[in-house]
Amino acid sequence: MVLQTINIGSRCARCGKESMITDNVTGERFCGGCGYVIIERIEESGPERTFSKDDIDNKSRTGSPTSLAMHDMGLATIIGPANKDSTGKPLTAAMKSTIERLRTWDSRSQVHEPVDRNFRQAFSELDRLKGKLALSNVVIEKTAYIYRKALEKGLVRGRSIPGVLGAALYAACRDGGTPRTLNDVSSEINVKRKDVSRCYRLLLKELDLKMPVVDPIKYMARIASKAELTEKVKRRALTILQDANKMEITSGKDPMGLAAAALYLSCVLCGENTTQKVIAMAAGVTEVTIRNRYKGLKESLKI
DNA sequence: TAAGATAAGAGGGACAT
DNA sequence: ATGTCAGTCTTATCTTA
Repeated sequence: MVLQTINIGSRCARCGKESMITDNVTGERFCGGCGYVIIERIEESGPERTFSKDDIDNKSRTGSPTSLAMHDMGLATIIGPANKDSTGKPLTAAMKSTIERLRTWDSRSQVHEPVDRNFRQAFSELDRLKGKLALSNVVIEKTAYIYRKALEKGLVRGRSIPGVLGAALYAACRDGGTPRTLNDVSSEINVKRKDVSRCYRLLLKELDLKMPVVDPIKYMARIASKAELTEKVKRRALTILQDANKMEITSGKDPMGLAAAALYLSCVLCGENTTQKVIAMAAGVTEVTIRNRYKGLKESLKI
């Protein structure tokens, strides 16, 4: 799934935050702060806006879908976002405004109300998490996107909101290469890791998301700074990980464990006196895991 | 005290039934 | 849909240097 957002930062009509997001697939606009969904595409810009030709032509402002041919995975709103008729011709101005009124009604109809409430709850929690986990806006927006899709598919029903939200957040982190573990997320929202994990897998399956495997190197800096390791050790560990990657002994292993073991091995090679325990604590894995990976690395790399 | 070894148990993926 | 199996990680405990 393509998570492409543009025109971030315009003001939400409901909560006032500058966090409107455009979904390039469906062309919908919604608020990353409170979840408010807007289907209009011109009026939303605020009362001070004038309708010059530039504004209408400027695709980056109106959030025109980049690919109308892209299938929507059954998630499109009842009234589609493209201002074109069935033959692909643009609608007349009169028709356009009519359709847009209908879309507005569509988004306000009763069907959306519980969804709406769910959103507010989820997004206020998300706002709290943002600060706690030091997350970027991009990650938050992706989370909002994923969560909204999950909600539309009815995946939240029967599951806890924080659980699914946490899963969406974790997915967003994975997707954006932000090194946050399932443990980080689950401990912050007070949901068992197991549950978040289950929701996460569900999201991957149901929303057809493709997540890259986290590069252990991403975790290295974090562990190294927590355990106060030297620059030299870090560099050495980096080459170890790269070599390990080439030998294909990294698949299926916990990236965090691998990164921790590489750092430990590097410490030993560099003659630094760092215990397994310190690194294990910093990495959030057990000493045993480090030992196992450490052994594997040593054998495979003939050190 | 740090590191290594061993064992039991949980959770999930692959695969067959 | 359900059960089994191999592999991974965690926790706990004991031994070794």
